[in-house]
Amino acid sequence: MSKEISTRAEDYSKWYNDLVVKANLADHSAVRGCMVIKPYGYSIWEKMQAALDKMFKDTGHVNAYFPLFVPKSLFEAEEKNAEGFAKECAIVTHYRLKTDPDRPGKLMVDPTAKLEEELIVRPTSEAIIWNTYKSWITSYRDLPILVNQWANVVRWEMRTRLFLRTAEFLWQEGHTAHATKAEAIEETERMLEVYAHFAEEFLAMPVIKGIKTANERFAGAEETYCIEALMQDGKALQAGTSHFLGQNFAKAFDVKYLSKENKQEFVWATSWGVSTRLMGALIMSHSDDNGLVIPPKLAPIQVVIVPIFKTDEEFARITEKANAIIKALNDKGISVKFDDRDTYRPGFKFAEHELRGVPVRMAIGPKDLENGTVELARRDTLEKKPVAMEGIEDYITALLDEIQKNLYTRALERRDAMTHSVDTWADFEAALDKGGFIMAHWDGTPETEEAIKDKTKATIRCIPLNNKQEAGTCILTGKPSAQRVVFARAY
RNA sequence: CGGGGUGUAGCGCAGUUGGCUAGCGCGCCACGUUCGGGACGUGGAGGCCGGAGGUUCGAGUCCUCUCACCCCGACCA
Repeated sequence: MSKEISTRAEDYSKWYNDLVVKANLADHSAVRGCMVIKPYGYSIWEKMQAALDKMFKDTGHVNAYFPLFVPKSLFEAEEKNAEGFAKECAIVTHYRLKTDPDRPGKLMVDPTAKLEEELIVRPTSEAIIWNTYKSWITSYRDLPILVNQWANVVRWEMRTRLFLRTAEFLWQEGHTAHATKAEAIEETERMLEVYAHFAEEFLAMPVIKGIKTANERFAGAEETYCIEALMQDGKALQAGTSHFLGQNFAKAFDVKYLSKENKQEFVWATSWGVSTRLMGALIMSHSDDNGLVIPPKLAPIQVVIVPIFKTDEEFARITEKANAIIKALNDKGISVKFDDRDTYRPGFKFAEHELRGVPVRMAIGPKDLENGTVELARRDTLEKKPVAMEGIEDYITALLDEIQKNLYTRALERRDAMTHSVDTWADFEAALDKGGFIMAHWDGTPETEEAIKDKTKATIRCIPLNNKQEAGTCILTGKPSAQRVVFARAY
Protein backbone atom coordinates (compact mmCIF):
# COMPACT_ATOMS: atom_id res chain seq x y z
CA MET A 1 0.00 0.00 0.00
CA SER A 2 1.08 3.53 -0.59
CA LYS A 3 2.37 5.36 2.39
CA GLU A 4 0.51 8.18 4.05
CA ILE A 5 1.18 11.69 2.91
CA SER A 6 1.40 14.20 5.72
CA THR A 7 -1.27 16.81 5.25
CA ARG A 8 0.15 19.22 7.79
CA ALA A 9 0.47 22.39 5.75
CA GLU A 10 4.23 22.87 5.92
CA ASP A 11 4.96 19.16 5.42
CA TYR A 12 2.60 18.97 2.50
CA SER A 13 4.14 22.03 0.90
CA LYS A 14 7.58 20.55 1.22
CA TRP A 15 6.40 17.17 -0.05
CA TYR A 16 4.79 18.83 -3.05
CA ASN A 17 7.85 20.89 -3.88
CA ASP A 18 10.24 17.97 -3.53
CA LEU A 19 8.06 15.82 -5.72
CA VAL A 20 7.84 18.38 -8.49
CA VAL A 21 11.61 18.71 -8.53
CA LYS A 22 12.55 15.07 -7.94
CA ALA A 23 10.12 13.69 -10.52
CA ASN A 24 11.72 16.00 -13.07
CA LEU A 25 8.61 18.02 -13.81
CA ALA A 26 9.99 21.47 -13.13
CA ASP A 27 12.66 23.46 -11.37
CA HIS A 28 12.89 26.79 -9.63
CA SER A 29 14.28 29.17 -12.19
CA ALA A 30 16.85 31.89 -11.81
CA VAL A 31 14.12 34.36 -12.61
CA ARG A 32 12.12 35.50 -9.63
CA GLY A 33 8.90 33.61 -9.18
CA CYS A 34 9.22 31.75 -12.47
CA MET A 35 9.90 28.09 -13.13
CA VAL A 36 11.55 25.95 -15.72
CA ILE A 37 9.20 23.24 -16.97
CA LYS A 38 11.43 20.29 -17.77
CA PRO A 39 10.83 17.95 -20.72
CA TYR A 40 8.98 15.33 -18.70
CA GLY A 41 6.70 17.88 -17.09
CA TYR A 42 6.13 19.54 -20.40
CA SER A 43 5.19 16.27 -22.07
CA ILE A 44 2.37 15.86 -19.55
CA TRP A 45 1.25 19.41 -20.25
CA GLU A 46 1.30 18.59 -23.97
CA LYS A 47 -1.05 15.68 -23.36
CA MET A 48 -3.40 18.05 -21.55
CA GLN A 49 -3.12 20.59 -24.35
CA ALA A 50 -3.90 18.02 -27.00
CA ALA A 51 -6.99 16.76 -25.19
CA LEU A 52 -8.28 20.25 -24.46
CA ASP A 53 -7.52 21.53 -27.92
CA LYS A 54 -9.55 18.72 -29.43
CA MET A 55 -12.47 19.52 -27.16
CA PHE A 56 -12.28 23.19 -28.15
CA LYS A 57 -12.26 22.31 -31.84
CA ASP A 58 -15.14 19.89 -31.33
CA THR A 59 -17.15 22.77 -29.89
CA GLY A 60 -16.46 24.97 -32.89
CA HIS A 61 -13.47 26.99 -31.71
CA VAL A 62 -10.35 27.97 -33.61
CA ASN A 63 -6.91 29.01 -32.40
CA ALA A 64 -5.27 32.39 -32.92
CA TYR A 65 -2.48 34.41 -31.40
CA PHE A 66 -2.41 37.96 -30.07
CA PRO A 67 0.46 40.17 -28.87
CA LEU A 68 2.29 39.73 -25.60
CA PHE A 69 2.30 43.49 -24.98
CA VAL A 70 -0.74 45.58 -24.22
CA PRO A 71 -0.38 49.35 -24.54
CA LYS A 72 -1.39 50.94 -21.26
CA SER A 73 -4.20 52.95 -22.85
CA LEU A 74 -5.83 49.74 -24.07
CA PHE A 75 -5.19 47.97 -20.83
CA GLU A 76 -6.99 50.60 -18.80
CA ALA A 77 -10.01 50.83 -21.11
CA GLU A 78 -12.11 48.34 -19.18
CA GLU A 79 -11.81 49.93 -15.78
CA LYS A 80 -12.76 47.07 -13.49
CA ASN A 81 -10.53 44.63 -15.33
CA ALA A 82 -7.59 47.03 -15.27
CA GLU A 83 -8.06 47.77 -11.60
CA GLY A 84 -8.19 44.09 -10.77
CA PHE A 85 -4.85 43.40 -12.38
CA ALA A 86 -3.10 46.72 -11.80
CA LYS A 87 -1.20 45.54 -8.75
CA GLU A 88 0.41 42.58 -10.46
CA CYS A 89 1.66 43.83 -13.80
CA ALA A 90 5.07 43.75 -15.40
CA ILE A 91 5.62 46.88 -17.45
CA VAL A 92 7.93 47.63 -20.35
CA THR A 93 9.16 51.20 -20.19
CA HIS A 94 12.27 51.16 -22.43
CA TYR A 95 13.36 49.47 -25.61
CA ARG A 96 17.14 49.74 -25.61
CA LEU A 97 20.25 49.15 -23.51
CA LYS A 98 23.65 50.73 -23.89
CA THR A 99 27.12 50.17 -22.47
CA ASP A 100 27.56 51.72 -19.08
CA PRO A 101 30.31 54.36 -19.20
CA ASP A 102 30.99 53.91 -15.47
CA ARG A 103 31.16 50.11 -15.46
CA PRO A 104 33.11 48.58 -18.33
CA GLY A 105 31.48 45.51 -19.85
CA LYS A 106 28.15 46.24 -18.17
CA LEU A 107 24.93 47.43 -19.69
CA MET A 108 22.46 50.05 -18.57
CA VAL A 109 18.99 51.11 -19.63
CA ASP A 110 19.33 53.82 -22.24
CA PRO A 111 17.35 56.72 -20.80
CA THR A 112 16.85 58.15 -24.26
CA ALA A 113 14.99 55.00 -25.27
CA LYS A 114 11.99 55.58 -23.05
CA LEU A 115 8.69 54.52 -24.58
CA GLU A 116 6.08 57.20 -25.19
CA GLU A 117 3.51 54.80 -23.83
CA GLU A 118 4.29 51.94 -21.50
CA LEU A 119 3.53 48.39 -22.58
CA ILE A 120 1.91 46.02 -20.12
CA VAL A 121 2.98 42.39 -20.34
CA ARG A 122 -0.42 40.71 -20.60
CA PRO A 123 -1.77 39.28 -17.37
CA THR A 124 -4.76 38.23 -19.50
CA SER A 125 -5.68 39.24 -23.03
CA GLU A 126 -9.20 40.64 -22.97
CA ALA A 127 -8.01 44.16 -23.67
CA ILE A 128 -5.80 43.48 -26.65
CA ILE A 129 -8.26 41.00 -28.08
CA TRP A 130 -11.32 43.20 -27.76
CA ASN A 131 -9.43 46.05 -29.26
CA THR A 132 -8.81 43.72 -32.21
CA TYR A 133 -12.38 42.39 -32.34
CA LYS A 134 -13.52 45.95 -32.86
CA SER A 135 -12.11 45.76 -36.37
CA TRP A 136 -13.39 42.26 -37.02
CA ILE A 137 -17.02 42.88 -36.23
CA THR A 138 -19.48 45.06 -38.07
CA SER A 139 -22.44 42.81 -38.81
CA TYR A 140 -24.40 40.05 -37.11
CA ARG A 141 -22.97 37.94 -39.94
CA ASP A 142 -19.52 38.26 -38.31
CA LEU A 143 -20.76 36.60 -35.16
CA PRO A 144 -20.12 34.52 -33.23
CA ILE A 145 -16.34 34.67 -32.99
CA LEU A 146 -15.06 31.59 -31.18
CA VAL A 147 -11.34 32.01 -30.68
CA ASN A 148 -8.88 30.37 -28.33
CA GLN A 149 -5.27 31.30 -27.68
CA TRP A 150 -2.49 29.18 -26.21
CA ALA A 151 -0.08 31.60 -24.61
CA ASN A 152 1.99 32.65 -21.66
CA VAL A 153 0.91 35.42 -19.32
CA VAL A 154 2.63 37.26 -16.49
CA ARG A 155 1.17 38.13 -13.11
CA TRP A 156 3.60 39.61 -10.67
CA GLU A 157 2.40 37.72 -7.64
CA MET A 158 4.11 38.43 -4.36
CA ARG A 159 4.18 34.80 -3.33
CA THR A 160 4.74 32.02 -5.85
CA ARG A 161 4.49 28.22 -5.88
CA LEU A 162 5.63 25.80 -8.57
CA PHE A 163 2.79 25.29 -11.08
CA LEU A 164 0.11 26.72 -8.77
CA ARG A 165 1.10 30.33 -8.91
CA THR A 166 4.19 31.35 -10.83
CA ALA A 167 4.91 34.84 -12.12
CA GLU A 168 4.84 33.60 -15.70
CA PHE A 169 2.61 30.70 -16.66
CA LEU A 170 1.26 28.89 -19.67
CA TRP A 171 -2.45 28.69 -20.30
CA GLN A 172 -5.17 28.84 -22.85
CA GLU A 173 -7.67 31.65 -22.93
CA GLY A 174 -10.82 31.50 -24.96
CA HIS A 175 -12.37 34.80 -26.04
CA THR A 176 -15.73 34.70 -27.74
CA ALA A 177 -18.07 37.32 -29.11
CA HIS A 178 -21.81 36.81 -29.52
CA ALA A 179 -24.86 38.62 -30.82
CA THR A 180 -27.07 37.85 -27.85
CA LYS A 181 -26.84 37.57 -24.12
CA ALA A 182 -28.42 34.13 -24.13
CA GLU A 183 -25.90 32.83 -26.60
CA ALA A 184 -22.98 34.18 -24.58
CA ILE A 185 -24.28 32.62 -21.39
CA GLU A 186 -24.77 29.36 -23.21
CA GLU A 187 -21.14 29.52 -24.36
CA THR A 188 -19.92 30.30 -20.84
CA GLU A 189 -21.75 27.29 -19.49
CA ARG A 190 -20.71 25.05 -22.37
CA MET A 191 -17.04 25.73 -21.73
CA LEU A 192 -17.45 25.15 -18.03
CA GLU A 193 -18.84 21.73 -18.96
CA VAL A 194 -15.85 21.13 -21.20
CA TYR A 195 -13.51 21.91 -18.31
CA ALA A 196 -15.43 19.76 -15.87
CA HIS A 197 -15.47 16.90 -18.32
CA PHE A 198 -11.76 17.28 -18.96
CA ALA A 199 -10.92 17.35 -15.26
CA GLU A 200 -12.94 14.26 -14.51
CA GLU A 201 -12.19 12.19 -17.64
CA PHE A 202 -8.53 13.01 -18.09
CA LEU A 203 -7.20 14.25 -14.76
CA ALA A 204 -9.44 11.75 -12.93
CA MET A 205 -10.19 14.66 -10.63
CA PRO A 206 -13.75 15.25 -9.42
CA VAL A 207 -14.81 18.89 -9.46
CA ILE A 208 -17.67 20.99 -8.21
CA LYS A 209 -19.15 23.23 -10.86
CA GLY A 210 -20.43 26.51 -9.57
CA ILE A 211 -20.46 30.25 -9.75
CA LYS A 212 -18.27 32.64 -7.82
CA THR A 213 -19.60 35.19 -5.37
CA ALA A 214 -19.19 38.87 -6.24
CA ASN A 215 -16.02 39.05 -4.12
CA GLU A 216 -14.30 36.29 -6.03
CA ARG A 217 -15.57 37.23 -9.46
CA PHE A 218 -13.17 37.96 -12.33
CA ALA A 219 -12.51 41.66 -12.68
CA GLY A 220 -14.69 42.86 -15.53
CA ALA A 221 -17.06 39.87 -15.57
CA GLU A 222 -20.80 39.80 -14.92
CA GLU A 223 -20.61 36.23 -13.74
CA THR A 224 -17.71 33.86 -13.12
CA TYR A 225 -18.30 30.12 -13.37
CA CYS A 226 -15.65 27.78 -12.00
CA ILE A 227 -14.66 24.24 -11.28
CA GLU A 228 -13.32 23.62 -7.79
CA ALA A 229 -11.29 20.59 -6.79
CA LEU A 230 -10.09 19.34 -3.44
CA MET A 231 -6.46 18.42 -2.90
CA GLN A 232 -5.23 15.62 -0.64
CA ASP A 233 -4.26 18.02 2.12
CA GLY A 234 -7.83 19.31 2.31
CA LYS A 235 -7.24 22.61 0.57
CA ALA A 236 -9.35 23.66 -2.39
CA LEU A 237 -7.95 24.53 -5.79
CA GLN A 238 -9.70 26.57 -8.45
CA ALA A 239 -9.01 24.48 -11.51
CA GLY A 240 -10.67 26.49 -14.26
CA THR A 241 -12.92 29.48 -14.86
CA SER A 242 -15.42 30.51 -17.48
CA HIS A 243 -16.62 34.12 -17.47
CA PHE A 244 -19.73 35.74 -18.81
CA LEU A 245 -18.42 39.22 -19.55
CA GLY A 246 -21.72 40.81 -20.53
CA GLN A 247 -21.17 43.87 -22.71
CA ASN A 248 -18.44 45.33 -20.52
CA PHE A 249 -15.61 44.87 -22.99
CA ALA A 250 -17.78 45.66 -26.00
CA LYS A 251 -18.65 48.99 -24.38
CA ALA A 252 -15.07 49.69 -23.27
CA PHE A 253 -13.73 49.04 -26.78
CA ASP A 254 -16.81 50.16 -28.66
CA VAL A 255 -17.48 46.86 -30.39
CA LYS A 256 -20.89 47.02 -32.07
CA TYR A 257 -22.62 45.13 -34.82
CA LEU A 258 -25.52 45.90 -37.08
CA SER A 259 -28.35 43.48 -36.39
CA LYS A 260 -30.78 41.92 -38.83
CA GLU A 261 -33.15 44.66 -37.76
CA ASN A 262 -30.57 47.24 -38.88
CA LYS A 263 -29.85 48.38 -35.31
CA GLN A 264 -26.47 49.02 -33.72
CA GLU A 265 -25.97 46.60 -30.81
CA PHE A 266 -23.12 45.97 -28.43
CA VAL A 267 -21.55 42.54 -28.65
CA TRP A 268 -21.76 40.02 -25.79
CA ALA A 269 -18.59 38.36 -24.57
CA THR A 270 -17.16 35.39 -22.73
CA SER A 271 -13.68 34.34 -21.74
CA TRP A 272 -12.46 31.13 -20.19
CA GLY A 273 -9.14 29.63 -19.23
CA VAL A 274 -7.15 26.86 -17.65
CA SER A 275 -3.44 26.92 -16.96
CA THR A 276 -0.40 24.90 -16.00
CA ARG A 277 -1.95 25.07 -12.56
CA LEU A 278 -3.70 21.88 -13.70
CA MET A 279 -0.30 20.22 -13.38
CA GLY A 280 -0.34 21.11 -9.71
CA ALA A 281 -3.88 19.81 -9.44
CA LEU A 282 -2.85 16.54 -11.04
CA ILE A 283 0.05 16.09 -8.64
CA MET A 284 -1.89 16.96 -5.52
CA SER A 285 -4.89 14.83 -6.47
CA HIS A 286 -3.25 11.45 -6.89
CA SER A 287 0.38 11.28 -5.88
CA ASP A 288 1.65 9.29 -2.92
CA ASP A 289 4.92 9.02 -1.05
CA ASN A 290 6.43 6.90 -3.80
CA GLY A 291 5.97 9.78 -6.20
CA LEU A 292 3.66 10.87 -8.96
CA VAL A 293 0.62 8.94 -10.02
CA ILE A 294 -0.40 9.94 -13.53
CA PRO A 295 -3.76 8.85 -14.94
CA PRO A 296 -3.22 6.67 -18.04
CA LYS A 297 -4.93 9.18 -20.32
CA LEU A 298 -2.30 11.81 -19.51
CA ALA A 299 0.75 9.62 -19.00
CA PRO A 300 3.46 10.29 -21.60
CA ILE A 301 4.57 6.70 -21.01
CA GLN A 302 1.70 4.34 -20.18
CA VAL A 303 3.70 1.16 -19.86
CA VAL A 304 7.36 0.76 -19.03
CA ILE A 305 9.10 -2.56 -19.64
CA VAL A 306 12.03 -3.36 -17.37
CA PRO A 307 14.18 -6.28 -18.47
CA ILE A 308 15.88 -8.33 -15.78
CA PHE A 309 18.99 -10.09 -16.96
CA LYS A 310 22.51 -11.13 -16.09
CA THR A 311 23.98 -12.09 -19.43
CA ASP A 312 23.90 -10.67 -22.95
CA GLU A 313 22.22 -13.85 -24.08
CA GLU A 314 19.40 -13.38 -21.58
CA PHE A 315 19.05 -9.77 -22.57
CA ALA A 316 18.76 -10.72 -26.24
CA ARG A 317 15.99 -13.22 -25.53
CA ILE A 318 14.11 -10.74 -23.35
CA THR A 319 14.47 -8.02 -25.96
CA GLU A 320 12.96 -10.26 -28.58
CA LYS A 321 9.90 -10.93 -26.40
CA ALA A 322 9.70 -7.27 -25.40
CA ASN A 323 9.71 -6.10 -29.01
CA ALA A 324 6.79 -8.35 -29.84
CA ILE A 325 4.88 -7.02 -26.83
CA ILE A 326 5.71 -3.40 -27.68
CA LYS A 327 4.39 -3.93 -31.20
CA ALA A 328 1.16 -5.45 -29.91
CA LEU A 329 0.69 -2.63 -27.39
CA ASN A 330 1.48 0.09 -29.93
CA ASP A 331 -1.12 -1.42 -32.23
CA LYS A 332 -3.62 -0.83 -29.43
CA GLY A 333 -2.51 2.81 -29.20
CA ILE A 334 -0.61 2.31 -25.97
CA SER A 335 2.66 4.17 -25.47
CA VAL A 336 5.47 1.97 -24.22
CA LYS A 337 9.02 2.56 -23.10
CA PHE A 338 11.51 -0.28 -23.06
CA ASP A 339 13.98 0.67 -20.36
CA ASP A 340 16.97 -1.22 -21.69
CA ARG A 341 19.59 0.90 -19.97
CA ASP A 342 22.36 -1.37 -18.73
CA THR A 343 23.70 1.37 -16.51
CA TYR A 344 20.98 1.03 -13.86
CA ARG A 345 19.77 -1.95 -11.90
CA PRO A 346 16.15 -3.11 -11.94
CA GLY A 347 15.38 -1.90 -8.43
CA PHE A 348 16.56 1.55 -9.30
CA LYS A 349 14.39 1.59 -12.41
CA PHE A 350 11.34 0.40 -10.48
CA ALA A 351 11.73 3.24 -8.05
CA GLU A 352 12.41 5.79 -10.76
CA HIS A 353 9.38 4.93 -12.87
CA GLU A 354 7.20 4.92 -9.78
CA LEU A 355 8.52 8.36 -8.91
CA ARG A 356 7.58 9.49 -12.39
CA GLY A 357 4.12 8.00 -12.18
CA VAL A 358 4.14 5.52 -15.06
CA PRO A 359 0.76 3.72 -14.70
CA VAL A 360 1.88 0.19 -15.54
CA ARG A 361 5.26 -1.48 -15.14
CA MET A 362 6.12 -4.74 -16.80
CA ALA A 363 9.15 -6.72 -15.67
CA ILE A 364 10.46 -9.52 -17.86
CA GLY A 365 13.16 -11.82 -16.49
CA PRO A 366 14.49 -15.35 -16.96
CA LYS A 367 11.70 -16.83 -14.84
CA ASP A 368 9.10 -15.16 -17.04
CA LEU A 369 10.69 -16.51 -20.21
CA GLU A 370 10.43 -19.98 -18.70
CA ASN A 371 6.81 -19.54 -17.62
CA GLY A 372 5.54 -17.47 -20.54
CA THR A 373 4.58 -14.67 -18.16
CA VAL A 374 5.48 -11.12 -17.28
CA GLU A 375 5.25 -9.36 -13.95
CA LEU A 376 2.80 -6.46 -14.03
CA ALA A 377 2.73 -3.76 -11.38
CA ARG A 378 0.10 -1.03 -11.31
CA ARG A 379 1.05 2.38 -10.01
CA ASP A 380 -2.25 3.27 -8.37
CA THR A 381 -2.40 0.33 -5.98
CA LEU A 382 1.26 -0.79 -6.21
CA GLU A 383 0.00 -4.36 -6.70
CA LYS A 384 2.25 -6.80 -8.55
CA LYS A 385 1.28 -10.02 -10.19
CA PRO A 386 2.37 -12.41 -12.92
CA VAL A 387 0.28 -12.32 -16.10
CA ALA A 388 0.46 -14.57 -19.16
CA MET A 389 2.35 -13.06 -22.09
CA GLU A 390 -0.29 -14.41 -24.43
CA GLY A 391 -2.89 -11.70 -25.01
CA ILE A 392 -1.09 -9.26 -22.73
CA GLU A 393 -2.14 -6.32 -24.92
CA ASP A 394 -5.81 -6.91 -24.14
CA TYR A 395 -5.09 -7.35 -20.47
CA ILE A 396 -3.17 -4.06 -20.36
CA THR A 397 -5.77 -2.18 -22.37
CA ALA A 398 -8.34 -3.15 -19.75
CA LEU A 399 -5.93 -2.48 -16.91
CA LEU A 400 -5.18 1.08 -18.07
CA ASP A 401 -8.87 1.73 -18.24
CA GLU A 402 -9.36 0.33 -14.78
CA ILE A 403 -6.53 2.45 -13.35
CA GLN A 404 -8.04 5.57 -14.89
CA LYS A 405 -11.41 4.76 -13.32
CA ASN A 406 -9.93 3.73 -10.00
CA LEU A 407 -8.04 7.00 -9.67
CA TYR A 408 -11.23 8.94 -10.21
CA THR A 409 -13.22 6.82 -7.78
CA ARG A 410 -10.53 7.07 -5.17
CA ALA A 411 -10.30 10.84 -5.51
CA LEU A 412 -14.09 11.13 -5.38
CA GLU A 413 -14.31 9.03 -2.23
CA ARG A 414 -11.56 11.06 -0.64
CA ARG A 415 -13.35 14.29 -1.50
CA ASP A 416 -16.67 13.05 -0.20
CA ALA A 417 -15.03 11.93 3.02
CA MET A 418 -13.60 15.44 3.35
CA THR A 419 -16.85 17.26 2.65
CA HIS A 420 -18.80 18.29 5.71
CA SER A 421 -22.12 19.97 6.25
CA VAL A 422 -22.21 22.27 9.24
CA ASP A 423 -24.82 24.54 10.82
CA THR A 424 -23.06 26.40 13.59
CA TRP A 425 -20.03 28.60 13.85
CA ALA A 426 -18.34 26.20 16.27
CA ASP A 427 -18.81 23.28 13.91
CA PHE A 428 -17.59 25.42 11.03
CA GLU A 429 -14.33 26.22 12.79
CA ALA A 430 -13.89 22.61 13.84
CA ALA A 431 -14.46 21.43 10.27
CA LEU A 432 -11.93 23.94 8.98
CA ASP A 433 -9.25 22.42 11.16
CA LYS A 434 -9.86 19.07 9.51
CA GLY A 435 -9.69 20.60 6.03
CA GLY A 436 -11.95 19.88 3.10
CA PHE A 437 -15.09 21.40 1.64
CA ILE A 438 -17.62 22.76 4.07
CA MET A 439 -21.24 23.12 3.04
CA ALA A 440 -22.75 25.89 5.08
CA HIS A 441 -25.38 28.59 5.01
CA TRP A 442 -24.39 32.17 4.24
CA ASP A 443 -26.54 35.26 4.32
CA GLY A 444 -25.52 36.24 0.80
CA THR A 445 -23.68 39.48 1.62
CA PRO A 446 -20.11 40.32 0.60
CA GLU A 447 -19.54 41.76 4.09
CA THR A 448 -20.25 38.45 5.78
CA GLU A 449 -18.09 36.58 3.31
CA GLU A 450 -15.28 39.02 3.98
CA ALA A 451 -15.70 38.73 7.73
CA ILE A 452 -15.51 34.94 7.55
CA LYS A 453 -12.39 35.20 5.44
CA ASP A 454 -10.76 37.55 7.92
CA LYS A 455 -11.57 35.27 10.83
CA THR A 456 -10.68 31.94 9.27
CA LYS A 457 -8.95 32.40 5.89
CA ALA A 458 -11.77 30.34 4.43
CA THR A 459 -13.46 31.65 1.30
CA ILE A 460 -16.58 30.71 -0.56
CA ARG A 461 -15.24 28.56 -3.34
CA CYS A 462 -18.50 28.62 -5.23
CA ILE A 463 -22.23 28.38 -5.20
CA PRO A 464 -22.81 25.01 -6.88
CA LEU A 465 -24.82 24.96 -10.09
CA ASN A 466 -28.32 23.53 -9.63
CA ASN A 467 -27.78 23.92 -5.92
CA LYS A 468 -30.37 22.38 -3.66
CA GLN A 469 -32.55 25.12 -2.17
CA GLU A 470 -32.88 24.71 1.56
CA ALA A 471 -33.87 27.25 4.20
CA GLY A 472 -31.32 27.82 6.95
CA THR A 473 -29.46 30.48 8.88
CA CYS A 474 -26.05 32.00 8.16
CA ILE A 475 -23.30 30.41 10.27
CA LEU A 476 -21.87 33.82 11.15
CA THR A 477 -24.75 36.26 11.32
CA GLY A 478 -27.73 33.95 11.86
CA LYS A 479 -29.61 35.74 9.10
CA PRO A 480 -31.81 33.68 6.80
CA SER A 481 -30.25 31.80 3.90
CA ALA A 482 -31.83 29.90 1.02
CA GLN A 483 -28.98 27.51 0.24
CA ARG A 484 -25.67 26.11 1.39
CA VAL A 485 -22.49 27.27 -0.33
CA VAL A 486 -19.05 25.66 -0.53
CA PHE A 487 -16.47 27.02 1.88
CA ALA A 488 -12.80 26.00 2.08
CA ARG A 489 -9.33 27.22 2.60
CA ALA A 490 -7.80 27.44 -0.83
CA TYR A 491 -4.55 27.65 -2.74
C1' C B 1 6.10 46.85 1.48
C1' G B 2 6.82 45.09 6.94
C1' G B 3 9.04 40.83 10.24
C1' G B 4 12.50 36.69 10.21
C1' G B 5 16.18 33.63 7.82
C1' U B 6 19.88 31.68 4.31
C1' G B 7 23.99 32.32 0.72
C1' U B 8 30.53 27.33 1.30
C1' A B 9 31.29 21.55 -5.00
C1' G B 10 25.59 19.71 -9.25
C1' C B 11 22.18 18.92 -4.58
C1' G B 12 21.86 18.84 0.94
C1' C B 13 24.90 20.62 4.74
C1' A B 14 29.31 21.18 8.69
C1' G B 15 33.10 24.56 9.46
C1' U B 16 34.36 26.24 17.29
C1' U B 17 36.88 32.03 20.65
C1' G B 18 39.92 34.60 13.23
C1' G B 19 45.16 30.23 12.15
C1' C B 20 48.06 25.74 8.74
C1' U B 21 46.55 22.22 2.26
C1' A B 22 38.24 24.27 3.38
C1' G B 23 35.40 19.32 5.01
C1' C B 24 31.08 15.54 5.14
C1' G B 25 26.82 12.92 2.75
C1' C B 26 24.41 12.20 -1.86
C1' G B 27 25.36 12.69 -6.94
C1' C B 28 29.29 12.55 -10.93
C1' C B 29 33.79 9.81 -13.52
C1' A B 30 37.06 5.11 -13.95
C1' C B 31 37.83 -0.05 -12.87
C1' G B 32 36.12 -4.54 -10.65
C1' U B 33 32.37 -7.51 -8.36
C1' U B 34 27.02 -7.23 -8.82
C1' C B 35 21.90 -7.18 -11.30
C1' G B 36 13.64 -10.23 -9.62
C1' G B 37 12.78 -3.42 -5.20
C1' G B 38 16.79 2.61 -5.09
C1' A B 39 24.14 -2.50 -4.93
C1' C B 40 29.21 -2.68 -2.95
C1' G B 41 34.57 -1.94 -2.97
C1' U B 42 38.82 0.87 -4.53
C1' G B 43 40.53 5.09 -6.87
C1' G B 44 39.34 10.00 -8.89
C1' A B 45 37.33 14.84 -10.71
C1' G B 46 34.90 18.93 -8.98
C1' G B 47 35.37 25.41 -4.66
C1' C B 48 37.32 33.29 -6.75
C1' C B 49 33.22 30.24 0.80
C1' G B 50 27.01 35.45 -3.22
C1' G B 51 29.59 40.44 -4.51
C1' A B 52 32.39 45.03 -3.08
C1' G B 53 35.10 47.49 0.54
C1' G B 54 37.42 47.47 5.40
C1' U B 55 40.05 45.64 10.16
C1' U B 56 44.34 42.16 10.72
C1' C B 57 50.77 39.31 10.19
C1' G B 58 46.53 36.25 8.69
C1' A B 59 39.27 36.46 7.08
C1' G B 60 34.67 31.17 5.06
C1' U B 61 34.87 33.13 10.22
C1' C B 62 34.93 40.10 12.54
C1' C B 63 32.88 45.15 10.60
C1' U B 64 30.30 48.23 6.70
C1' C B 65 27.73 48.35 2.29
C1' U B 66 25.36 45.61 -1.47
C1' C B 67 22.94 41.64 -4.30
C1' A B 68 20.10 37.25 -4.55
C1' C B 69 16.93 33.68 -2.75
C1' C B 70 13.62 31.40 1.03
C1' C B 71 9.88 31.58 5.05
C1' C B 72 5.76 34.39 7.76
C1' G B 73 2.34 38.43 6.85
C1' A B 74 -0.01 41.87 3.44
C1' C B 75 -1.48 40.50 -1.86
C1' C B 76 -3.29 36.56 -5.16
C1' A B 77 -10.19 37.32 -11.28
